Amino acid sequence: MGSARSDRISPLAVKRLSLYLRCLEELAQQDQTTVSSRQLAKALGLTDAQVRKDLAYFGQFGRPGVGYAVQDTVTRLRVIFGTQKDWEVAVVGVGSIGRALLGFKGFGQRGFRLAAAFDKDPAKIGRKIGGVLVQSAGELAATVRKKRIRLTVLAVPAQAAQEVAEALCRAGVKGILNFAPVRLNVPDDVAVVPVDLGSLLQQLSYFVTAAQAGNQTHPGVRRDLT
Amino acid sequence: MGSARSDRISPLAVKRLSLYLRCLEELAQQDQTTVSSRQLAKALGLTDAQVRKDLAYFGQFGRPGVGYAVQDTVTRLRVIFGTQKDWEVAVVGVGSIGRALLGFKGFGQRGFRLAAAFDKDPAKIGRKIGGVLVQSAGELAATVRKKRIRLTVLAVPAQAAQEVAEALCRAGVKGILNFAPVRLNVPDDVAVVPVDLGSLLQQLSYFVTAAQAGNQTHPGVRRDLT
DNA sequence: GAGTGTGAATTCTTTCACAGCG
DNA sequence: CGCTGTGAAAGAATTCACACTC
Repeated sequence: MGSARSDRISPLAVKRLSLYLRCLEELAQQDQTTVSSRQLAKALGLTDAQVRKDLAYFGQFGRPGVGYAVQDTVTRLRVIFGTQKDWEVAVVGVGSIGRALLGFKGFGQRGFRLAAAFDKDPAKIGRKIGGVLVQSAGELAATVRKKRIRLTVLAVPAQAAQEVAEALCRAGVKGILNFAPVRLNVPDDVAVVPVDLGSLLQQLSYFVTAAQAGNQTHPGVRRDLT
Repeated sequence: MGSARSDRISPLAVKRLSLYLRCLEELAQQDQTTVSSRQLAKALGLTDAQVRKDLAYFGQFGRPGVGYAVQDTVTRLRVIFGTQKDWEVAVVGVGSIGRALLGFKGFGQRGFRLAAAFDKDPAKIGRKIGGVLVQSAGELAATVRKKRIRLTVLAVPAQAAQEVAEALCRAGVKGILNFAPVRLNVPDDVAVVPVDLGSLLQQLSYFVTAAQAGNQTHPGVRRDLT
Protein backbone atom coordinates (compact mmCIF):
# COMPACT_ATOMS: atom_id res chain seq x y z
CA MET A 1 0.00 0.00 0.00
CA GLY A 2 2.79 2.39 0.79
CA SER A 3 3.75 3.04 -2.84
CA ALA A 4 3.72 6.36 -4.64
CA ARG A 5 0.48 8.21 -5.11
CA SER A 6 -1.03 7.77 -8.55
CA ASP A 7 -2.31 10.92 -10.19
CA ARG A 8 -2.86 10.07 -13.78
CA ILE A 9 -1.23 7.76 -16.26
CA SER A 10 -0.06 8.89 -19.63
CA PRO A 11 -0.72 6.22 -22.24
CA LEU A 12 1.81 7.51 -24.72
CA ALA A 13 4.35 7.78 -21.98
CA VAL A 14 4.62 4.03 -21.78
CA LYS A 15 5.89 3.94 -25.32
CA ARG A 16 8.54 6.49 -24.43
CA LEU A 17 9.46 4.75 -21.23
CA SER A 18 10.34 1.67 -23.22
CA LEU A 19 12.59 3.82 -25.37
CA TYR A 20 14.34 5.17 -22.30
CA LEU A 21 14.94 1.66 -21.11
CA ARG A 22 16.40 0.60 -24.43
CA CYS A 23 18.65 3.61 -24.50
CA LEU A 24 19.77 3.20 -20.91
CA GLU A 25 20.59 -0.45 -21.50
CA GLU A 26 22.85 0.59 -24.33
CA LEU A 27 24.54 3.18 -22.15
CA ALA A 28 25.01 0.62 -19.41
CA GLN A 29 26.75 -1.65 -21.87
CA GLN A 30 29.12 1.18 -22.71
CA ASP A 31 29.78 1.55 -19.00
CA GLN A 32 28.35 5.02 -18.81
CA THR A 33 27.22 5.41 -15.22
CA THR A 34 25.20 8.56 -15.35
CA VAL A 35 23.06 10.37 -17.90
CA SER A 36 21.15 13.64 -18.05
CA SER A 37 17.64 14.17 -19.31
CA ARG A 38 19.13 16.31 -22.01
CA GLN A 39 21.32 13.52 -23.33
CA LEU A 40 18.52 11.00 -23.31
CA ALA A 41 16.23 13.46 -25.00
CA LYS A 42 18.67 14.17 -27.78
CA ALA A 43 19.30 10.50 -28.42
CA LEU A 44 15.58 9.83 -28.77
CA GLY A 45 14.40 13.00 -30.42
CA LEU A 46 12.43 14.33 -27.46
CA THR A 47 12.69 17.31 -25.15
CA ASP A 48 14.48 17.15 -21.83
CA ALA A 49 11.41 18.29 -19.93
CA GLN A 50 9.49 15.41 -21.42
CA VAL A 51 12.05 12.90 -20.27
CA ARG A 52 12.07 14.30 -16.75
CA LYS A 53 8.30 14.35 -16.49
CA ASP A 54 8.03 10.79 -17.70
CA LEU A 55 10.62 9.47 -15.31
CA ALA A 56 9.42 11.56 -12.40
CA TYR A 57 5.98 10.08 -12.77
CA PHE A 58 7.15 6.94 -11.05
CA GLY A 59 8.90 8.76 -8.25
CA GLN A 60 12.33 10.23 -7.71
CA PHE A 61 14.70 8.84 -10.26
CA GLY A 62 17.45 11.36 -10.74
CA ARG A 63 19.82 13.40 -8.67
CA PRO A 64 19.89 17.13 -9.25
CA GLY A 65 23.20 18.34 -10.54
CA VAL A 66 24.16 14.82 -11.56
CA GLY A 67 21.49 13.19 -13.65
CA TYR A 68 20.17 9.66 -13.63
CA ALA A 69 22.19 6.68 -12.47
CA VAL A 70 22.14 4.46 -15.53
CA GLN A 71 22.23 1.05 -13.91
CA ASP A 72 19.80 2.02 -11.20
CA THR A 73 17.31 3.46 -13.58
CA VAL A 74 17.49 0.40 -15.78
CA THR A 75 16.65 -1.73 -12.79
CA ARG A 76 13.75 0.44 -11.76
CA LEU A 77 12.36 0.63 -15.26
CA ARG A 78 12.54 -3.13 -15.56
CA VAL A 79 10.46 -3.43 -12.45
CA ILE A 80 7.91 -1.04 -13.89
CA PHE A 81 7.73 -3.07 -17.06
CA GLY A 82 7.72 -6.31 -15.15
CA THR A 83 10.72 -7.56 -17.09
CA GLN A 84 13.13 -8.23 -14.23
CA LYS A 85 12.44 -11.83 -14.99
CA ASP A 86 11.58 -13.27 -18.37
CA TRP A 87 8.08 -13.57 -19.70
CA GLU A 88 7.09 -16.69 -21.56
CA VAL A 89 5.57 -15.79 -24.88
CA ALA A 90 3.59 -17.95 -27.28
CA VAL A 91 3.36 -17.41 -31.00
CA VAL A 92 -0.01 -18.31 -32.42
CA GLY A 93 -0.11 -18.83 -36.15
CA VAL A 94 3.07 -19.95 -37.85
CA GLY A 95 2.71 -18.28 -41.24
CA SER A 96 5.38 -16.04 -42.63
CA ILE A 97 5.20 -13.59 -39.76
CA GLY A 98 4.88 -16.13 -36.99
CA ARG A 99 7.86 -18.03 -38.33
CA ALA A 100 9.94 -14.88 -38.50
CA LEU A 101 9.21 -13.99 -34.92
CA LEU A 102 10.22 -17.46 -33.80
CA GLY A 103 13.57 -16.86 -35.43
CA PHE A 104 13.91 -13.33 -34.13
CA LYS A 105 16.56 -12.80 -31.50
CA GLY A 106 15.44 -9.33 -30.50
CA PHE A 107 12.90 -10.63 -28.03
CA GLY A 108 15.32 -12.57 -25.90
CA GLN A 109 17.40 -9.49 -25.26
CA ARG A 110 14.41 -7.64 -23.94
CA GLY A 111 13.25 -10.20 -21.45
CA PHE A 112 10.92 -12.34 -23.51
CA ARG A 113 11.30 -16.05 -24.11
CA LEU A 114 9.49 -17.75 -26.93
CA ALA A 115 8.08 -20.74 -25.14
CA ALA A 116 5.48 -22.20 -27.47
CA ALA A 117 4.04 -22.02 -30.97
CA PHE A 118 0.72 -23.09 -32.36
CA ASP A 119 -0.82 -23.62 -35.76
CA LYS A 120 -3.66 -25.61 -37.16
CA ASP A 121 -1.92 -26.74 -40.32
CA PRO A 122 -0.97 -30.42 -39.83
CA ALA A 123 2.02 -29.94 -42.11
CA LYS A 124 3.56 -27.55 -39.60
CA ILE A 125 2.65 -29.33 -36.39
CA GLY A 126 5.48 -31.28 -34.87
CA ARG A 127 8.17 -29.26 -36.56
CA LYS A 128 10.64 -27.18 -34.68
CA ILE A 129 11.15 -23.59 -35.75
CA GLY A 130 13.75 -21.44 -34.09
CA GLY A 131 14.05 -24.16 -31.47
CA VAL A 132 10.36 -24.07 -30.62
CA LEU A 133 8.03 -26.99 -31.26
CA VAL A 134 4.91 -26.16 -33.23
CA GLN A 135 1.89 -27.62 -31.49
CA SER A 136 -1.65 -28.11 -32.71
CA ALA A 137 -4.24 -25.45 -32.04
CA GLY A 138 -6.07 -27.97 -29.88
CA GLU A 139 -3.21 -28.05 -27.40
CA LEU A 140 -3.28 -24.31 -26.97
CA ALA A 141 -5.37 -23.99 -23.85
CA ALA A 142 -3.61 -26.76 -21.99
CA THR A 143 -0.12 -25.57 -22.86
CA VAL A 144 -0.83 -21.93 -22.09
CA ARG A 145 -2.14 -22.93 -18.70
CA LYS A 146 0.65 -25.35 -17.96
CA LYS A 147 3.42 -22.94 -18.89
CA ARG A 148 1.56 -19.99 -17.38
CA ILE A 149 1.87 -18.00 -20.57
CA ARG A 150 0.48 -14.49 -20.23
CA LEU A 151 1.72 -12.84 -23.40
CA THR A 152 1.13 -13.99 -26.96
CA VAL A 153 1.87 -12.92 -30.47
CA LEU A 154 -1.18 -13.36 -32.66
CA ALA A 155 -0.20 -13.95 -36.27
CA VAL A 156 -3.14 -15.83 -37.75
CA PRO A 157 -5.17 -14.72 -40.78
CA ALA A 158 -7.59 -11.87 -40.19
CA GLN A 159 -10.72 -14.00 -40.39
CA ALA A 160 -9.51 -16.32 -37.66
CA ALA A 161 -8.12 -13.65 -35.37
CA GLN A 162 -11.15 -12.83 -33.24
CA GLU A 163 -11.96 -16.45 -32.61
CA VAL A 164 -8.40 -17.36 -31.68
CA ALA A 165 -8.13 -14.28 -29.49
CA GLU A 166 -11.15 -15.42 -27.55
CA ALA A 167 -9.63 -18.84 -27.04
CA LEU A 168 -6.46 -17.18 -25.79
CA CYS A 169 -8.36 -15.05 -23.33
CA ARG A 170 -10.23 -18.07 -22.03
CA ALA A 171 -6.89 -19.78 -21.49
CA GLY A 172 -5.74 -16.92 -19.30
CA VAL A 173 -3.63 -14.85 -21.66
CA LYS A 174 -3.42 -11.20 -20.58
CA GLY A 175 -1.63 -9.51 -23.44
CA ILE A 176 -1.82 -9.90 -27.21
CA LEU A 177 0.53 -8.45 -29.79
CA ASN A 178 -1.86 -8.50 -32.72
CA PHE A 179 -0.53 -8.71 -36.26
CA ALA A 180 -3.94 -9.42 -37.77
CA PRO A 181 -5.48 -6.36 -39.40
CA VAL A 182 -8.64 -6.38 -37.33
CA ARG A 183 -9.70 -4.82 -34.08
CA LEU A 184 -9.94 -7.51 -31.44
CA ASN A 185 -12.77 -7.57 -28.97
CA VAL A 186 -11.41 -8.82 -25.70
CA PRO A 187 -12.27 -8.55 -22.00
CA ASP A 188 -11.22 -5.41 -20.15
CA ASP A 189 -8.37 -7.09 -18.34
CA VAL A 190 -6.61 -8.15 -21.53
CA ALA A 191 -4.28 -5.72 -23.30
CA VAL A 192 -3.97 -5.63 -27.05
CA VAL A 193 -1.23 -3.88 -28.98
CA PRO A 194 -2.01 -3.85 -32.69
CA VAL A 195 0.72 -4.07 -35.32
CA ASP A 196 -0.87 -3.65 -38.70
CA LEU A 197 1.99 -3.71 -41.15
CA GLY A 198 -0.19 -2.73 -44.07
CA SER A 199 -1.49 0.24 -42.19
CA LEU A 200 2.01 1.29 -41.19
CA LEU A 201 3.20 1.27 -44.77
CA GLN A 202 0.13 3.22 -45.68
CA GLN A 203 0.98 5.87 -43.15
CA LEU A 204 4.37 6.14 -44.77
CA SER A 205 2.87 6.54 -48.20
CA TYR A 206 0.62 9.24 -46.84
CA PHE A 207 3.54 11.28 -45.60
CA VAL A 208 5.41 10.81 -48.82
CA THR A 209 2.37 11.73 -50.88
CA ALA A 210 1.50 14.72 -48.71
CA ALA A 211 5.06 15.93 -48.73
CA GLN A 212 5.42 15.97 -52.49
CA ALA A 213 1.91 16.76 -53.69
CA GLY A 214 0.77 19.12 -51.02
CA ASN A 215 4.10 20.77 -50.50
CA GLN A 216 2.11 23.92 -50.08
CA THR A 217 -1.28 22.60 -49.10
CA HIS A 218 -0.03 20.59 -46.11
CA PRO A 219 2.84 22.59 -44.79
CA GLY A 220 2.92 21.05 -41.37
CA VAL A 221 3.31 17.33 -42.00
CA ARG A 222 5.17 15.68 -39.21
CA ARG A 223 7.28 12.70 -40.11
CA ASP A 224 7.90 11.00 -36.80
CA LEU A 225 5.22 8.92 -35.18
CA THR A 226 7.73 7.42 -32.84
CA MET B 1 -4.23 26.24 -55.84
CA GLY B 2 -7.92 25.48 -56.08
CA SER B 3 -7.84 22.71 -53.48
CA ALA B 4 -9.30 22.79 -49.99
CA ARG B 5 -7.87 25.23 -47.49
CA SER B 6 -5.45 23.63 -45.07
CA ASP B 7 -5.96 24.55 -41.43
CA ARG B 8 -3.90 22.13 -39.46
CA ILE B 9 -2.95 18.51 -39.82
CA SER B 10 -3.52 15.98 -37.12
CA PRO B 11 -0.65 13.49 -37.02
CA LEU B 12 -2.54 10.79 -35.18
CA ALA B 13 -5.43 11.21 -37.54
CA VAL B 14 -3.41 9.62 -40.33
CA LYS B 15 -3.26 6.41 -38.37
CA ARG B 16 -7.01 6.46 -37.97
CA LEU B 17 -7.59 7.35 -41.58
CA SER B 18 -5.80 4.20 -42.59
CA LEU B 19 -8.13 2.26 -40.30
CA TYR B 20 -11.15 3.84 -41.95
CA LEU B 21 -9.83 2.83 -45.31
CA ARG B 22 -9.29 -0.75 -44.22
CA CYS B 23 -12.75 -0.91 -42.74
CA LEU B 24 -14.41 0.66 -45.76
CA GLU B 25 -12.65 -1.72 -48.09
CA GLU B 26 -14.11 -4.60 -46.13
CA LEU B 27 -17.56 -3.08 -46.29
CA ALA B 28 -17.20 -2.56 -50.02
CA GLN B 29 -16.38 -6.22 -50.43
CA GLN B 30 -19.58 -7.08 -48.59
CA ASP B 31 -21.41 -4.81 -51.01
CA GLN B 32 -22.50 -2.37 -48.36
CA THR B 33 -22.98 0.92 -50.18
CA THR B 34 -23.31 3.35 -47.33
CA VAL B 35 -22.04 3.65 -43.77
CA SER B 36 -22.55 6.09 -40.91
CA SER B 37 -19.88 7.59 -38.70
CA ARG B 38 -21.47 5.73 -35.82
CA GLN B 39 -21.01 2.35 -37.48
CA LEU B 40 -17.43 3.03 -38.42
CA ALA B 41 -16.70 4.30 -34.96
CA LYS B 42 -18.12 1.21 -33.32
CA ALA B 43 -16.19 -1.12 -35.57
CA LEU B 44 -12.93 0.62 -34.76
CA GLY B 45 -13.45 1.54 -31.14
CA LEU B 46 -13.67 5.29 -31.66
CA THR B 47 -16.32 7.94 -31.24
CA ASP B 48 -18.57 9.04 -34.06
CA ALA B 49 -17.55 12.66 -33.69
CA GLN B 50 -13.94 11.63 -34.14
CA VAL B 51 -14.69 9.81 -37.35
CA ARG B 52 -16.61 12.77 -38.74
CA LYS B 53 -13.89 15.25 -37.85
CA ASP B 54 -11.21 13.12 -39.40
CA LEU B 55 -13.06 12.62 -42.65
CA ALA B 56 -14.30 16.18 -42.81
CA TYR B 57 -10.75 17.42 -42.62
CA PHE B 58 -10.24 16.54 -46.26
CA GLY B 59 -13.48 18.14 -47.38
CA GLN B 60 -17.10 17.05 -47.69
CA PHE B 61 -17.23 13.29 -47.58
CA GLY B 62 -20.65 12.35 -46.30
CA ARG B 63 -24.28 13.13 -46.97
CA PRO B 64 -26.40 14.24 -44.00
CA GLY B 65 -29.14 11.80 -43.21
CA VAL B 66 -27.44 9.11 -45.26
CA GLY B 67 -23.84 8.66 -44.24
CA TYR B 68 -20.77 8.04 -46.32
CA ALA B 69 -20.83 6.35 -49.73
CA VAL B 70 -18.54 3.39 -49.17
CA GLN B 71 -17.04 3.03 -52.62
CA ASP B 72 -16.63 6.75 -53.08
CA THR B 73 -14.93 7.23 -49.78
CA VAL B 74 -12.57 4.36 -50.46
CA THR B 75 -11.57 6.03 -53.69
CA ARG B 76 -11.02 9.39 -52.07
CA LEU B 77 -9.05 7.93 -49.21
CA ARG B 78 -6.84 6.06 -51.64
CA VAL B 79 -6.04 9.32 -53.34
CA ILE B 80 -5.17 10.86 -50.00
CA PHE B 81 -2.84 7.98 -49.22
CA GLY B 82 -1.48 7.93 -52.70
CA THR B 83 -2.38 4.26 -53.13
CA GLN B 84 -4.61 4.49 -56.19
CA LYS B 85 -1.69 2.91 -57.94
CA ASP B 86 0.80 0.52 -56.40
CA TRP B 87 3.99 1.60 -54.72
CA GLU B 88 7.15 -0.32 -55.30
CA VAL B 89 8.73 -1.31 -52.02
CA ALA B 90 12.19 -2.66 -51.33
CA VAL B 91 13.13 -4.86 -48.39
CA VAL B 92 16.61 -4.15 -47.09
CA GLY B 93 18.04 -6.86 -44.89
CA VAL B 94 16.86 -10.40 -45.45
CA GLY B 95 17.11 -11.81 -41.95
CA SER B 96 14.19 -13.42 -40.25
CA ILE B 97 12.03 -10.34 -40.45
CA GLY B 98 12.97 -9.31 -43.94
CA ARG B 99 12.29 -12.81 -45.20
CA ALA B 100 8.91 -12.87 -43.53
CA LEU B 101 7.87 -9.62 -45.12
CA LEU B 102 8.88 -10.90 -48.53
CA GLY B 103 6.50 -13.77 -48.00
CA PHE B 104 3.75 -11.63 -46.56
CA LYS B 105 0.68 -11.22 -48.71
CA GLY B 106 -0.87 -8.43 -46.69
CA PHE B 107 1.09 -5.74 -48.49
CA GLY B 108 -0.17 -6.58 -51.94
CA GLN B 109 -3.76 -6.10 -50.87
CA ARG B 110 -3.01 -2.62 -49.63
CA GLY B 111 -1.37 -1.30 -52.72
CA PHE B 112 2.26 -2.18 -52.13
CA ARG B 113 4.38 -4.34 -54.36
CA LEU B 114 7.60 -5.88 -53.14
CA ALA B 115 9.90 -5.04 -55.96
CA ALA B 116 13.40 -5.69 -54.65
CA ALA B 117 15.38 -7.13 -51.77
CA PHE B 118 18.91 -6.53 -50.61
CA ASP B 119 21.36 -8.13 -48.24
CA LYS B 120 25.09 -8.21 -47.85
CA ASP B 121 25.38 -11.90 -46.99
CA PRO B 122 26.74 -13.65 -50.12
CA ALA B 123 24.88 -16.81 -49.13
CA LYS B 124 21.58 -15.03 -49.62
CA ILE B 125 22.40 -13.02 -52.71
CA GLY B 126 21.02 -14.49 -55.88
CA ARG B 127 18.29 -16.46 -54.16
CA LYS B 128 14.65 -15.77 -54.72
CA ILE B 129 12.43 -15.33 -51.69
CA GLY B 130 8.71 -14.86 -52.08
CA GLY B 131 9.35 -14.38 -55.78
CA VAL B 132 11.80 -11.56 -55.20
CA LEU B 133 15.46 -11.79 -56.10
CA VAL B 134 17.88 -10.92 -53.33
CA GLN B 135 20.51 -8.50 -54.61
CA SER B 136 23.77 -7.42 -53.11
CA ALA B 137 23.91 -4.32 -50.99
CA GLY B 138 26.12 -2.76 -53.62
CA GLU B 139 23.34 -2.83 -56.16
CA LEU B 140 21.02 -0.94 -53.88
CA ALA B 141 21.48 2.57 -55.14
CA ALA B 142 21.28 1.64 -58.79
CA THR B 143 18.23 -0.56 -58.42
CA VAL B 144 16.36 1.90 -56.24
CA ARG B 145 16.93 4.58 -58.81
CA LYS B 146 16.11 2.42 -61.79
CA LYS B 147 12.86 1.10 -60.30
CA ARG B 148 12.03 4.47 -58.78
CA ILE B 149 11.53 2.93 -55.36
CA ARG B 150 10.37 5.45 -52.78
CA LEU B 151 9.38 3.22 -49.88
CA THR B 152 11.55 0.68 -48.12
CA VAL B 153 11.39 -1.73 -45.25
CA LEU B 154 14.56 -1.57 -43.21
CA ALA B 155 15.25 -4.86 -41.47
CA VAL B 156 18.98 -4.88 -40.90
CA PRO B 157 20.72 -5.26 -37.52
CA ALA B 158 20.63 -2.23 -35.27
CA GLN B 159 24.30 -1.35 -35.69
CA ALA B 160 23.99 -1.19 -39.46
CA ALA B 161 20.68 0.66 -39.56
CA GLN B 162 21.84 4.26 -39.56
CA GLU B 163 24.43 3.70 -42.23
CA VAL B 164 22.05 1.80 -44.49
CA ALA B 165 19.35 4.41 -43.94
CA GLU B 166 21.72 7.09 -45.14
CA ALA B 167 22.48 5.10 -48.25
CA LEU B 168 18.77 4.74 -48.87
CA CYS B 169 18.19 8.44 -48.52
CA ARG B 170 21.00 9.19 -50.92
CA ALA B 171 19.40 6.84 -53.42
CA GLY B 172 16.19 8.82 -53.27
CA VAL B 173 14.06 6.80 -50.86
CA LYS B 174 11.40 8.94 -49.18
CA GLY B 175 9.87 6.59 -46.63
CA ILE B 176 11.36 3.97 -44.31
CA LEU B 177 9.51 1.39 -42.26
CA ASN B 178 12.17 0.81 -39.66
CA PHE B 179 12.34 -2.49 -37.82
CA ALA B 180 15.73 -1.77 -36.27
CA PRO B 181 15.53 -0.67 -32.64
CA VAL B 182 17.29 2.64 -33.14
CA ARG B 183 16.19 6.12 -33.95
CA LEU B 184 17.20 6.98 -37.48
CA ASN B 185 18.62 10.33 -38.35
CA VAL B 186 17.40 11.24 -41.79
CA PRO B 187 16.80 14.39 -43.83
CA ASP B 188 13.60 16.30 -43.22
CA ASP B 189 11.96 15.15 -46.39
CA VAL B 190 12.22 11.46 -45.52
CA ALA B 191 9.55 9.86 -43.35
CA VAL B 192 10.35 7.14 -40.86
CA VAL B 193 7.83 4.90 -39.16
CA PRO B 194 9.48 2.84 -36.44
CA VAL B 195 8.34 -0.68 -35.64
CA ASP B 196 10.27 -1.89 -32.62
CA LEU B 197 8.88 -5.31 -31.85
CA GLY B 198 10.74 -5.60 -28.58
CA SER B 199 9.38 -2.29 -27.43
CA LEU B 200 5.86 -3.28 -28.41
CA LEU B 201 6.04 -6.46 -26.37
CA GLN B 202 7.39 -4.41 -23.53
CA GLN B 203 4.44 -2.10 -23.68
CA LEU B 204 2.22 -5.13 -23.40
CA SER B 205 4.06 -6.40 -20.39
CA TYR B 206 3.72 -2.99 -18.80
CA PHE B 207 -0.02 -3.07 -19.10
CA VAL B 208 -0.21 -6.60 -17.80
CA THR B 209 2.08 -5.79 -14.89
CA ALA B 210 0.31 -2.54 -14.07
CA ALA B 211 -3.08 -4.19 -14.29
CA GLN B 212 -2.26 -6.94 -11.83
CA ALA B 213 0.19 -5.33 -9.45
CA GLY B 214 -1.15 -1.82 -9.36
CA ASN B 215 -4.75 -2.81 -9.52
CA GLN B 216 -5.30 -0.01 -7.11
CA THR B 217 -2.26 2.13 -7.65
CA HIS B 218 -2.81 2.56 -11.39
CA PRO B 219 -6.55 2.64 -11.74
CA GLY B 220 -6.66 4.28 -15.13
CA VAL B 221 -4.50 2.09 -17.33
CA ARG B 222 -5.66 2.20 -20.87
CA ARG B 223 -5.20 -0.92 -22.89
CA ASP B 224 -5.57 0.29 -26.43
CA LEU B 225 -2.80 2.15 -28.18
CA THR B 226 -4.43 1.61 -31.53
C1' DG C 1 -35.79 10.94 -38.05
C1' DA C 2 -31.19 10.01 -39.19
C1' DG C 3 -26.78 11.79 -39.91
C1' DT C 4 -23.23 15.18 -41.34
C1' DG C 5 -20.03 19.25 -40.46
C1' DT C 6 -18.30 22.30 -37.14
C1' DG C 7 -17.59 26.03 -33.57
C1' DA C 8 -17.13 25.91 -28.63
C1' DA C 9 -15.99 23.46 -24.42
C1' DT C 10 -13.28 20.05 -22.48
C1' DT C 11 -9.69 17.12 -21.61
C1' DC C 12 -5.15 15.46 -22.42
C1' DT C 13 -0.06 16.36 -23.45
C1' DT C 14 3.76 18.95 -23.92
C1' DT C 15 6.61 22.75 -22.97
C1' DC C 16 8.15 26.56 -20.05
C1' DA C 17 10.43 28.35 -16.37
C1' DC C 18 12.06 28.32 -12.04
C1' DA C 19 12.74 26.84 -7.00
C1' DG C 20 15.78 23.97 -4.85
C1' DC C 21 19.15 20.13 -4.35
C1' DG C 22 23.99 18.07 -4.88
C1' DC D 1 26.98 25.72 -11.48
C1' DG D 2 24.38 21.73 -13.59
C1' DC D 3 20.41 19.28 -13.43
C1' DT D 4 16.16 17.46 -11.40
C1' DG D 5 11.17 17.80 -10.22
C1' DT D 6 7.14 20.34 -10.80
C1' DG D 7 3.50 23.94 -10.81
C1' DA D 8 1.71 26.93 -14.28
C1' DA D 9 1.10 28.15 -19.26
C1' DA D 10 0.57 26.77 -23.81
C1' DG D 11 -0.75 23.80 -27.23
C1' DA D 12 -3.18 19.56 -29.21
C1' DA D 13 -6.61 16.37 -29.61
C1' DT D 14 -11.12 14.85 -28.42
C1' DT D 15 -15.82 15.33 -27.30
C1' DC D 16 -20.09 18.03 -27.03
C1' DA D 17 -23.91 19.90 -28.89
C1' DC D 18 -26.42 21.86 -32.34
C1' DA D 19 -27.52 24.10 -36.91
C1' DC D 20 -28.44 22.31 -41.01
C1' DT D 21 -29.27 18.77 -44.86
C1' DC D 22 -31.45 14.66 -46.92
